[in-house]
Amino acid sequence: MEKQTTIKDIAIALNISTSTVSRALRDAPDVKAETKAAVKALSDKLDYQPNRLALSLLNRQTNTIGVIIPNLDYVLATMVKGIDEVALEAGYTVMVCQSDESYGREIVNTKRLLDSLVDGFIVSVSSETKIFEHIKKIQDKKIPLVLFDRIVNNIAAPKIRLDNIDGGVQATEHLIEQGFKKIAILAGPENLNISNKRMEGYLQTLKKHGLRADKGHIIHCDFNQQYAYEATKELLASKNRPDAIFTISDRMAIGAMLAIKEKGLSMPHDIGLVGFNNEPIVSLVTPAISSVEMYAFEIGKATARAYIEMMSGAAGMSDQEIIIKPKLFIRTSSKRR
Amino acid sequence: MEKQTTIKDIAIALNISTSTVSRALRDAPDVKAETKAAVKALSDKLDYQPNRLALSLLNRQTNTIGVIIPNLDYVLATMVKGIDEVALEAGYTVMVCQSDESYGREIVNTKRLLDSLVDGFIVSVSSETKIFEHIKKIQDKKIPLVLFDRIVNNIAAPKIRLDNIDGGVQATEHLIEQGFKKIAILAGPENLNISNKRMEGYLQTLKKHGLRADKGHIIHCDFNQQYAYEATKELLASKNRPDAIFTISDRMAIGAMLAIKEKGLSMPHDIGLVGFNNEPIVSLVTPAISSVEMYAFEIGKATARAYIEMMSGAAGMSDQEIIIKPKLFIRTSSKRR
DNA sequence: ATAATTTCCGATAACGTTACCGGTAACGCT
DNA sequence: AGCGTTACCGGTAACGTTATCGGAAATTAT
Repeated sequence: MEKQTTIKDIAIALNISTSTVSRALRDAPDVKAETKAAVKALSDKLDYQPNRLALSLLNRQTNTIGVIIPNLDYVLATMVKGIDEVALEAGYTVMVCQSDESYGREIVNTKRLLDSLVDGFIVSVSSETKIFEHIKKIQDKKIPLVLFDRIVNNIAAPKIRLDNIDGGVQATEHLIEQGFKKIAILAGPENLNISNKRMEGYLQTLKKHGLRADKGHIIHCDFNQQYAYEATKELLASKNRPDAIFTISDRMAIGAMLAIKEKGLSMPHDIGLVGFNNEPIVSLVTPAISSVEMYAFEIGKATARAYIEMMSGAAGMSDQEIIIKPKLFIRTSSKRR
Repeated sequence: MEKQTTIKDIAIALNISTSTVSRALRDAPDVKAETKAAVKALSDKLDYQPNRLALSLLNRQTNTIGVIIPNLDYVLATMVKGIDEVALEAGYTVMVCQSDESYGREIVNTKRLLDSLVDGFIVSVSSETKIFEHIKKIQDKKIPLVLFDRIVNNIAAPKIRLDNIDGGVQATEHLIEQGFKKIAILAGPENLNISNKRMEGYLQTLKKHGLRADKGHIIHCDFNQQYAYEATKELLASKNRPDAIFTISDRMAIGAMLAIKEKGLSMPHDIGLVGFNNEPIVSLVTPAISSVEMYAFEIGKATARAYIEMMSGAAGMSDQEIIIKPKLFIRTSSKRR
């Protein structure tokens, strides 16, 4: 860490004041062309870079966005990519912190980013988070906040998310249309908003078609493959065995698939399967699994755009909600007709 | 962005100087216990957080690490997770920038992070990068630098990487042992170090067993599924069709698999296949694909540890090279015996 | 009682930058 | 000649913090 060239170095070398150097570099009108030229020449030669820390301290803004996400799985990594792309373009730097689906680490991350490092937040809460004081604290400090994907309902902030209900509807409509009658759902943790909404779409659609969900066909399990595998094994062993399963993530769909195969059942003949996220993997397994595309990259970009708009002081942003429509991709695992 | 509580606010409220407040907060010995208590009580009440910008400006360090990676695919996301975990523990904040495999964006990212935002770099270069001036510039400024995974050979810095040659050896030995004779390789871009090393292991092993690689069996293609798919189609259509394929990434293995299936060939009977990375997906496709595990999480953690060690001024770090041993996981795609 | 030490605290400068105010010199105008 | 105007530049303060120095008051030692 060598000492950086500063404005002062240039000033001394040229025997002028730092004020003048500063003005010259910013092309202020009240500097002689000659002086400007000299300053610019020297600053190029010395490879002068303005010190962003000093600027940030002065302006009270860092041009840095704090992004807090639960993990870096396919969907979130894609969203982050979208955020990154738009933010970089607009001159912001992004700081990504993973909470690792842990409430405690989410708080630590928030604290860390809070102490004057970022001038705004983009947050997707962890599945473990049930208390939102740390998020509210951000707003108490009047720091801009945008929520995306895993949003929190009773917080007034711009929210960018998938139409999760519609995703549930599309998946369930499709399964019913294909002739499945006893459709189970593998949902996530009970407090996870996105999971509940997808389930809401599922329940709505069943009701619409005069079907009723068996209590034992609604399963909450942890958001991963292993739990889904075990839950499916139980489902398949139960008295009232479902003839289709809708999982609210593709990882869970994979888990379900493994359990189904192990049991020697065939898809879609014995049992139908629809996942969520449309990760590349689902079209590569056998049978290929139908899945709901959630346009993660688009959500990421929209999120960053909302953030930028908010920063530029656009009014009426606080309760704006941008909702992306999902789209079901139908594959072998659920296609009977 | 409300005005933060500062040390000055506390000083005025308590009618003491900022110096004393500063000392009290840091538990300096030369402050009356009484005063300390008062300061701490008030600082808690006002939710005082020291301004890291001011501190950084003063100490010339930000406790922030700039991480530059080519993308956020499974392997790199896992590595970043490892870096994150160790760095956070040690009190560092991590700034991740994706170059998106673009030389231009890598330079932009470097510049951005350089202007006093980070006090060190952890870099994995993009596959497009052939000129390393921007990396050397980091070192010219005497800023600590650690390279990982996709390292650059002629730069003196701590390097953490897989033993890529050994990975190539393990894969090739295995294929030969299983009776495959005409083993092709799908490598990455020609200037990509990790690709070349894996290929070197492949070539070494062929030679050791008295086999020769057909010129047409060494294919450089872009680091993704689609190219691998097309390259494999050509391979399979060629006069001297290989009886096994070793790909230097799992994405490429998947591409190869699709082409093989499309051609109606069976694995491992007609053709063997071994991938690299051991991503979860390879055990889920049919047939499950053998793959070389590279312990990405471990590499990430080791990288962060090397960084921390370097920052603490440990001598002789500049040319240290930490090499992680890979391990082949054998699955259906290559197991004939 | 005086000197010496300790205890506690405040003032100042510094990190790098810019906004603001003010000042000098040169020029043009009457 | 005297005035105002313009062009150009420097000084200072400020952002929030801490290190350093020095000094007053209180305590201890002689």
